[in-house]
Amino acid sequence: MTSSPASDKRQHVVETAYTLFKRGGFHATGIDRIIAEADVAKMTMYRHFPSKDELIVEVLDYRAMRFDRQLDRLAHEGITPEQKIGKIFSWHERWFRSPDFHGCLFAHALAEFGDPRHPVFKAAARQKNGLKQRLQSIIEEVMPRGRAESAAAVLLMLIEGATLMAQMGQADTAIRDARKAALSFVAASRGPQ
Amino acid sequence: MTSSPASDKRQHVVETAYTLFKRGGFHATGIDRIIAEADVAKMTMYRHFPSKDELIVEVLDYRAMRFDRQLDRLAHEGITPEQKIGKIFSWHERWFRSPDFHGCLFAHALAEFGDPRHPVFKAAARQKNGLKQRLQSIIEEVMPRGRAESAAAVLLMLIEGATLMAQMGQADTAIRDARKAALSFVAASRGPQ
DNA sequence: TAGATAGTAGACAGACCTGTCTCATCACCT
DNA sequence: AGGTGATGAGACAGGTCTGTCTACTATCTA
Repeated sequence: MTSSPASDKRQHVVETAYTLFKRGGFHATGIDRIIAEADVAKMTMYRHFPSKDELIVEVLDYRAMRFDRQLDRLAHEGITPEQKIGKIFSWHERWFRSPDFHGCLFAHALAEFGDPRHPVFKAAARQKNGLKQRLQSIIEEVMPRGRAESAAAVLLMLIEGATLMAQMGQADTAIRDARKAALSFVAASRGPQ
Repeated sequence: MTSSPASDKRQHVVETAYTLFKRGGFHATGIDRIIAEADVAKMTMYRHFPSKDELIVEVLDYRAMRFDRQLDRLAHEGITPEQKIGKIFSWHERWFRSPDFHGCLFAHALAEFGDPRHPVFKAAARQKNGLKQRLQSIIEEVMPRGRAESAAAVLLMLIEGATLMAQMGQADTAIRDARKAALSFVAASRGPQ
């Protein structure tokens, strides 16, 4: 059973598609372009993915999984919630500065597939909700659940907003201001009342 | 010179295109669909707009202008900056609840036209930067310019983030949390240090 | 050795895309 | 009445899209 080389091609298509979708958007990136860039026959792609939409879902799930693993490792580090939040913002800072940063693929997916019943929309929403849940878990260590839920929403909004501003070329100020606001908001939610 | 009916057709195309782009995205919405829905001949559209891209820019500029007018009126109201911010969040709250809310068209434009040199990208970025500028003007009444710039960025990020969460069906909690965070952040930036 | 599995190359269908062109029509103004 | 300009209806070109099909090859396995 040559399961390894088989998965290799499949994975290679996913990763190539990721790069192209990120750069050019979902609708504007055609199948032909993907298979050409991945150097793979069309039938190879269609054997692994029944349709373009399902390839997109796969790409999103793959990226979500990678990010989730990072959050997993973070969760088990023996540092304070504030430090964890700080680390997440540092990740984003580095991401924003990377050579071909083009904004958040999940946000773009929500933009291009506006129907909430569409599988692509669902996959993107899944990631965002997952991140929110992670943030909530982190700050639940220092505040009650009710307040943590609201605070997590605020953190997520700051992150999403910063990502958008970064896409408009204001990465540095955006991440700095967002981090400051996030930490001061957590501090405020932590202490009183 | 029948300038009025001529502009009518043109404006009607812009507004129809707006509705369709909002609902279905830019690439996924074809010219044929737009002219069918607007009940207008194809040549009528192409006489007014040299290309689809320029129609998109026109749609964005039109919506940006409408929003800007609203902000203009707000600027001249004799209320506190905090009340102005509160009003802007109330507008968003109502918007999020409107029957066919599909997220921010400008953010979607940034997602679909990722090239910063593309006219559509520029038009969308223009609107976001304009809004940020407006927010900054509002809070400059109660804090020095330097701090106001950062605070305006934070407010914008919260608004953008809330819009994204609203698109995922969490409109109510998103706008509530964002407003609370925004006002508490302004309060913190206003007073000390 | 025979078969299963995965991949390659490319033609192909059918739909849709943007943008152009032609010709008829209609309203308005002089 | 005649001229002018905006519009309507639709054919058309040339390209691109997704997804299917066939025929061929390589590799691993029973």
